Amino acid sequence: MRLSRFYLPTLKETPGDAQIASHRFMLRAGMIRQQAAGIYAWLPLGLRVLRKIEAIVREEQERAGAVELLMPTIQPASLWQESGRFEAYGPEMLRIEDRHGRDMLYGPTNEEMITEIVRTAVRSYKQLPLMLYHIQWKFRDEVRPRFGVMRGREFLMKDTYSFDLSPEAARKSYLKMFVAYLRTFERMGVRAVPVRADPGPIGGDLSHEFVLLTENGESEVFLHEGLADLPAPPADTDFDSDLEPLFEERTALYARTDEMHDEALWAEVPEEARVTLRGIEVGHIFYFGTKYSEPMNARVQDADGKDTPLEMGSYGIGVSRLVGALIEAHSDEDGPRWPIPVAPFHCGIVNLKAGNAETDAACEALCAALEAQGVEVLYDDTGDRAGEKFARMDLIGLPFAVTVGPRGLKEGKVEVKTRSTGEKAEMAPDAAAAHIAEAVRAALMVR
RNA sequence: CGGGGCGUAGCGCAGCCUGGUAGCGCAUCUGCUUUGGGAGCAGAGGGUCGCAGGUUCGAAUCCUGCCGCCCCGACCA
Repeated sequence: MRLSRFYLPTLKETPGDAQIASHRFMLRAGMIRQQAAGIYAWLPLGLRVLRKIEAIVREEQERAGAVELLMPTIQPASLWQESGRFEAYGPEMLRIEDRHGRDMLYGPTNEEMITEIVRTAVRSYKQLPLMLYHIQWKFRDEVRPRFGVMRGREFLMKDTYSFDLSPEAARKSYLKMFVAYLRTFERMGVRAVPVRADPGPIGGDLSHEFVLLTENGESEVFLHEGLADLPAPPADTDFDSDLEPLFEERTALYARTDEMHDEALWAEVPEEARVTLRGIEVGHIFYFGTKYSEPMNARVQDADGKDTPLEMGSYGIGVSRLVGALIEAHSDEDGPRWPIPVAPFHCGIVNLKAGNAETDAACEALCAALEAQGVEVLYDDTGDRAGEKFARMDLIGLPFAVTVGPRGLKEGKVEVKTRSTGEKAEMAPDAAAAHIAEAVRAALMVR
């Protein structure tokens, strides 16, 4: 992609209402534009990151056996009246009236709708287990939206719903999602730690938040440091195998956010292993049994021919929130430092003298070589000044930037800058292309 | 929802207290000079001063109401 044909409205100065790093950079790098409090338009650069995150989430959901569908953003109130939540939800739910005076709402979540969808078609235990997910925009009329896309009112979310015959089977579904989540975040270049969350009215141990550990997250996290060092389960993990040992391993050590923090249990953690830091919740999974299937009459017949309400769980990932959260986890004073799997482009090319026959030719050859090897390139072919181009590259945070100028070309060299380390190296264009292509290939390999 | 603050050019801000021709920096456009980390000089364009009332000869400025946005707290994916 040529920058001259792309739409990248960057800002030199920070808009006044952006406080935290991710929000500032997203505005300055031309990723988003605010349209109202907590409501953002996604500009091309931001959208590319959003799509990358979505794709990883989708792949790992499929791997775990979930099947994608798509439910609407607008829902009829009648569904929510069945579950009793239309009255219970409060002002966070955006209520709408259509032209016929019917009560509608912009969905803050989809439990009711998915239950309605499943109850008419799923009549037998033989159709279970079932996991359905979708990635859709949601709206919660937060009293106080803040931190850009991290706490917006409109947000993109992946939510999965599991349906099983028994609590034991539902636990298996829960564990599948648990493993899928560990893998999902790891693939984005971050480690999200599962922490014990409020299980709600059902009780038990089946509710976890996945928290991305950052400098200045929204909540305080207390954990046994051994937990942060555990790598994600590998790609060849068999989701139909017994996942209990894996689950035990990941939940044995203490991990709580401030709201669930238990001083007595915390005291049992060896002092040298206690770590307290901040975190951003990027995923939440929980088992809620028959909370919706009961009132909404979603039942199947079991092997004995007995009508049984479905055992359900739901599993969310804040897709749009992750864009901001990933920046919080990976950035420096100049801008984000995108991990390769979620970077809007893998590599930038800076033509220091656009219009010059040699540099133009070298840049175009480099572009072609990289793109032929599957590297996504943003080629800065503009006539802007060098300093401006460098600053812009840093601001948009592409993992690699290749600088091509007449001076270097005389020596047959270009400069490759690795954004994550700040390291710069001079090499021949061919070598640069090979080096970057290899790094990208390695980073995108799913393990 | 409690407390605080802000709305003036695309962005960042000054002007308001003490009413009198709407300003600065960045960005944009033109020309010249520059060109390896957000250039220099000269010139130009761009504004319902959030909206509506009121006071006044005269309102960005004073008064009232409304709207929007931000920050702290409570709440939340």
